[in-house]
Amino acid sequence: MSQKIAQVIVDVPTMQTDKPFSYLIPEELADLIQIGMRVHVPFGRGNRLMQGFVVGFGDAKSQATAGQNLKSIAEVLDFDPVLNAEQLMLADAMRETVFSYKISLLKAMLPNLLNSSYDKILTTEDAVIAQQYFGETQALHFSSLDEKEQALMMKFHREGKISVQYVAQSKATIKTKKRLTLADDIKLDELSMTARAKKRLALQSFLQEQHHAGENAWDYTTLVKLFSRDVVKFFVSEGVLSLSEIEVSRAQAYFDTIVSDEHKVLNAEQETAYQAIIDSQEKPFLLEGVTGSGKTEVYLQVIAHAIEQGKTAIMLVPEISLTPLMTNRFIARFGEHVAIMHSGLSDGEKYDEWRKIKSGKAKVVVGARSAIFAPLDNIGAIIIDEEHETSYKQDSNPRYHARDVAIWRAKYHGAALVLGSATPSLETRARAQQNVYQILRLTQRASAQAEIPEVTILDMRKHLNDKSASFSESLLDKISEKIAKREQVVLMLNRRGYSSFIMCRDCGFVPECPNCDISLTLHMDTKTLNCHYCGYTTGIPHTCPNCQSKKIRYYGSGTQKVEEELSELIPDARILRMDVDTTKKKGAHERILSSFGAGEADILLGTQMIAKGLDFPNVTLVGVINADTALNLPDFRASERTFQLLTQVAGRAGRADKKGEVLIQTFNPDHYAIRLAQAHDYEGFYQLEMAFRRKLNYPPYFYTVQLVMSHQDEDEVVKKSYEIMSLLKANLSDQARILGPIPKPIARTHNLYHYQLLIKYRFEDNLAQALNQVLDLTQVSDNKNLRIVIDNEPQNFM
DNA sequence: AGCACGCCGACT
DNA sequence: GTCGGCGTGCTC
Repeated sequence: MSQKIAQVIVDVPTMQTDKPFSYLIPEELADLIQIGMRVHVPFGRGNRLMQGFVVGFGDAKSQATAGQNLKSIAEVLDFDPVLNAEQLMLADAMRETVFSYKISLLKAMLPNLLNSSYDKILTTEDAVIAQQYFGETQALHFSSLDEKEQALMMKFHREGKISVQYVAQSKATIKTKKRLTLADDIKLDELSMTARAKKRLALQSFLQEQHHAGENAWDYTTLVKLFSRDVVKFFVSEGVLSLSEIEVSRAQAYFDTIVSDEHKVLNAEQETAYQAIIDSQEKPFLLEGVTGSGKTEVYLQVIAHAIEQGKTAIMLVPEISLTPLMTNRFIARFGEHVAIMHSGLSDGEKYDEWRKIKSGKAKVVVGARSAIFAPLDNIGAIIIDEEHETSYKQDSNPRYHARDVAIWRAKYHGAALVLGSATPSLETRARAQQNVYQILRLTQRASAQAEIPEVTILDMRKHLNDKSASFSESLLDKISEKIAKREQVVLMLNRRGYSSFIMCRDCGFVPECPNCDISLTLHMDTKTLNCHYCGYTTGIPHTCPNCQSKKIRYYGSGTQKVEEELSELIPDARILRMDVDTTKKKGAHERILSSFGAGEADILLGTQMIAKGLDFPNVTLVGVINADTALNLPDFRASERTFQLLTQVAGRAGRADKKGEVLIQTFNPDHYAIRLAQAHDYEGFYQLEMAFRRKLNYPPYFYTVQLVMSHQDEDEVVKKSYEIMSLLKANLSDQARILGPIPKPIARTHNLYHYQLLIKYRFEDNLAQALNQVLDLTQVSDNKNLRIVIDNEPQNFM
């Protein structure tokens, strides 16, 4: 008789184990086991228990397993599959483009709590050891021991003095609360108590009163607090009340305070966009709308339409935009059909939101990147707001881009996909040009009075201020003027590119790489300027190559320093600082914003995070302290990022009836990214930047793949990097360009040296195969300590 | 990853 | 001679 076997992907992320393993299904589990469930299986020589996912079935007669001694599944962890057929197919599809192990992809789709934790339980027959190390207890948990004890126990184990039992435990728990229901109201009235039992009598009359008012169930903890545990227990033991546990969701508090909200009337442009989106799901839409043009209202109505059709929807927003202000709009419109996936939630809360989605209770999922995996059925709409944000690409394994997953899922479900932005990524905008996406435009601000703010560029070379390195006189005067009028100011400090480049203070010249048109990065350790793309290296000049001035400065400045400077220059200004340091604590972000909104400060000083979606009617001045820093990063997207950021922050000024002003301080007043942001000219920027990308063979004209090699020994990693480059060259066509190998901007971390290669290509049939060969290299014993990361379409080069 | 097997140096 | 160091290879 042939027994059924299961194909299991085990929780060991390595190349050699990246395939299904076959396990016998014990008789008693045969009926309940399904594809997509989690199991515990014995793995390896030690038969240690390991979590795995069932991805298929087969039978023991098949060729692959014939004559093998198969092990059996130890335990099934789920009553229902945690992964559905769509997710398993999606994982297969993602493996083609995301160079990651299948187990990592599957785990990325589930809340953390569904990953088992592993431990070993030690027991002993040896009386001496028992007395000395075990004390009162029968068994020890290996993980609770310190390193020395662990080593000692392993020694005892080798000597056969203690036995080891492997355990794997699912961490998922369902939060419950105790509830009391009235079991017998006649008994309640007849309950006999002496007059001395005051508390019992009090509870009796309380219950009678409530019962007459129509109440039949009470929260256990509340009653215990009101009376006492013993009194409540007495009623339970008498059979008057019965105790039960009901499930509660950990993340429901936010529904209490929200006032519900109705559709707003769409203007003509919004209406056209909305109709186009609900009419056809043939291709994705790019919704290009200026700040304040009412993209969100279009999203809300598209989602409402999907729900009316009995479908569901996913709304992705960047992590930093996922504020209560933002999510409340969705809750106000869709009530408790909304699930919020937020990094601020605890693992338990995330698990509860996931279960709410899985059970079908949630129809709309609002969340950051990973919410794209939400296990919704029958999706009618997927929306990605601020589509250009790089945070949609995960920068650790598995390195997937939420936009790509969205495209796949929208196709699978026949759902409408909307990519929205005021400043679309060049990749997306170019696809719209190619008619892969359909472009929809919103050109007017939704509220008629809100005018587009006037943007002034301050040339810092002419506005050098003796009193301050960060502020020009013009900006300081403007700030004082606004404060005097009791209006508010937002100041943005661009912290990207901290201290990593040099610039001439007289002419604004920044040295660039002769091969790559990218600014050189300052390396203080080697006293050189390096190009992070092609590896070009030169010394630090003592005089400016452009104007021969000696005023060469190293650049970089922190918010804290700027805040100190500002409070010295304008002593009576009340300043709120918002950056990574002041927003570390949970809720700090909201606290700062609501305090500023309440007028408790005159100036909000912050980093990039203040550029996103704030809407304060009293803000009439936005100042950008250093527009340049991001421009000088060794990244071909530097101009694009700068343009996007400036456009976004400029949108923060003058959101209501007061006209807004924007002041941008820069040493590169003629740079096109700054000029075109000033003119609010996205299309102009797109055309110009595309020309550069074409000339230099960068995306969207070329695709990119980055390889990062890491090793403890620098000579070794250089040697291996060149070997890998030759391997790639041999396998790819002449059209592919390979840049590098060069050291990463941060060349050594965790005691490892990192080198990178960048492949630019248009059509390479052999690319995947060549990259797999590179991965195979890590399996050769000679390369034991070499780590290789393959990043398809990298977004960041730091 | 993590465990067993196995082949070499420093101790009884 | 043997204990235990960690390099090598495998896990249904």
